[in-house]
Amino acid sequence: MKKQVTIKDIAEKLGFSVSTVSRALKDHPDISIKTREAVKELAKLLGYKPNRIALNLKNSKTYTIGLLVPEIQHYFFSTIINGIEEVAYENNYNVMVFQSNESYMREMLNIQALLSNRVDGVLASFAKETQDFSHFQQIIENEIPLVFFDRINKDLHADTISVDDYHGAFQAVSYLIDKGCKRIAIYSAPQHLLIGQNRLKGYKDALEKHGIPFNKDLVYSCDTYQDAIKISRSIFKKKDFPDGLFAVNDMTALGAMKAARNLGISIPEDLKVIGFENSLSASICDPELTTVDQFGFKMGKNATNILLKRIQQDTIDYIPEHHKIKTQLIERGTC
Amino acid sequence: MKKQVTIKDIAEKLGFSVSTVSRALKDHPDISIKTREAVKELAKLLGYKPNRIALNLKNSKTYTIGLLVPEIQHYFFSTIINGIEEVAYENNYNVMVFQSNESYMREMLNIQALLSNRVDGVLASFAKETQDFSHFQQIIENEIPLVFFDRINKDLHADTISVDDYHGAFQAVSYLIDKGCKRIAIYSAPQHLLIGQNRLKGYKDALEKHGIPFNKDLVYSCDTYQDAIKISRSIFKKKDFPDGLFAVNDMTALGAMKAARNLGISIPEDLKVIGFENSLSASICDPELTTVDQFGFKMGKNATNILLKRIQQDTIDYIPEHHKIKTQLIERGTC
DNA sequence: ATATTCTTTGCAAAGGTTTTCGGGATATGG
DNA sequence: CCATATCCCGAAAACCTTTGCAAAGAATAT
Repeated sequence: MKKQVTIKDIAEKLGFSVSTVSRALKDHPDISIKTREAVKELAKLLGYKPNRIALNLKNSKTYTIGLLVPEIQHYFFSTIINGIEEVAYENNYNVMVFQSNESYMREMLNIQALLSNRVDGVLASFAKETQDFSHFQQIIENEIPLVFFDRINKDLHADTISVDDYHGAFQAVSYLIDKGCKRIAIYSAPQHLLIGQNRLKGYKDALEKHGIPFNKDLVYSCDTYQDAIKISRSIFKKKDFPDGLFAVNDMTALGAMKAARNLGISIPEDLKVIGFENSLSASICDPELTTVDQFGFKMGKNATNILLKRIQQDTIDYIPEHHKIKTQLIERGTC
Repeated sequence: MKKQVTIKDIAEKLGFSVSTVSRALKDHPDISIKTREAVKELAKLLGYKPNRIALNLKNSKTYTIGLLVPEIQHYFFSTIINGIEEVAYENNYNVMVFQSNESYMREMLNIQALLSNRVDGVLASFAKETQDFSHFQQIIENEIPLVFFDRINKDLHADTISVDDYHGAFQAVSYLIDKGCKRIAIYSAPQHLLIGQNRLKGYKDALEKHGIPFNKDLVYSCDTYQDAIKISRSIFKKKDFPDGLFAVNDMTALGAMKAARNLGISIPEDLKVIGFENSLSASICDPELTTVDQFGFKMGKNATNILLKRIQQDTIDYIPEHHKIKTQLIERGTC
């Protein structure tokens, strides 16, 4: 690797000391205009760029935030990353990405990497597998600000920002009921995730409010496209299949739609479907999917703003905030 | 920010010098077993983690690769990033992401950030706007290995890896012809991008091979969902609208399908459509989209492997390789 | 007892930058 | 001519780790 030009090179060529060059470069008043200009000119000529690593070491600050995400490829997460990168860019921060692939082991190793890279702060959304949080605790013990997004844990000293799952679910299910559904199924995330709990609660409360008894046989654990196709196929073959479906995310809803189509069930006549996410696919399919927008981009931006605030505060002595992003029902053709 | 425990702390507590501690930690044979164990024990107790930044400075090596991408959110790119992260993770490298948002200005600034962060290598896919490549030249002048993926430029001293656009286009258009299409439109990327050129060439050659005259009125510049809807609407309203469409990517194809559906044109009877990408949406829509798989994940992996090879070679003295990823036609319902 | 070798440890420099402290030179005021 | 202020600049420490070289002490050989 080629040696970069340093402040020392400039100093030697000009016969000044490194301190003078350093000061000249940053317009320190102690330096005479003549030398300042000379230094700057040579610096430009030589293509001098301050060595960020040296600065990092000196200031023990890296202007880098670590990002831990289950799967980059997932539309919702890539939207969030987009928002994160946006704010980071505006504030001259860099982002280092790690994906856990939903694996607890890998998540732990990722955190170690984050730590040894001395990132200034961490944005994290943990894996579905994760039940033990000591690795996140480690981040906190190192006094590195941590913000959870989407998949959150309020028991740690960390800010959180998540979708208002309860409200979104309540809204969605109420909408289905308004449209005349009597037997509404829910495809839900695992119950050890807050997402799963809150959505189920919203679902239940909406039913209750409208005087529909809760039926636990209509609750399915299912959160991927493939699963949705498989499960839906078996459900829709029954005589008394549901007339409404609230799905944990768009892909699941779309899987169900596909299964329904294959079985000759027409949407929205025989079955009304509502998703959660408002992904690109939701407006592409036919009929277009009614869904709940989660505003991933906004979540990414907000999360990063909170994190940067914490980094600037420079103290661990704060009370974590817990934000919720209001969802919005997008009415389209599946209801 | 809390002060991390350093080698010096351990040394002072134990009454050794820092050099001894350093050597003990890395099992240097010069150190007696007794002190080695003592050092290691205390290190563990104190939760010592080597300061990567100090190492970076000393070795002028960061174990970080810089990634420049137009849009993280785009499915194809997020697939590639997935592959990149995969290989980087396996090799203990970190990846720093930057997105240009298709802006030339931002791309330049991103490159500056990459440079000042002293990344060990760069993976890049440039913005559509980009016509001048001096900022990439700058990377090369700093003797930092550079690998272009997807959107490539063979004029620079950089390895490239891209989709075999020519072959994919040829294959796709031939397939349309086999299915009986006579008037095949192409929605193409801008012609200053190699992608645009190669696909158009594949399109032309396929026509020629089958004895169909090339008609430049069937070539449209269009590469987003919104554009596709707009352009398609005007095209499909004409009496002599095409009977086949080869689209630059899946979203464009899906936009066209949506427009066709609204105008009562049935697919694949009146119009056959083929996409390029094999995104998730392609298998969700109805009918399912026949498309050309680009194997983004594989591209990401390969690109990273090449880059790591260059980094390890530790010399700028190599002849750049130009790889092509073979595409695969995925037959589904739109043809 | 002296010379030699081996084992174990410490010193110091290097990597690039910032910053505190202080010093030399010039100018100003008396 | 002396004291003081002003203006420029340099030395050195600090951030943390690695490593070549030197040195101290012990053990062995002569």
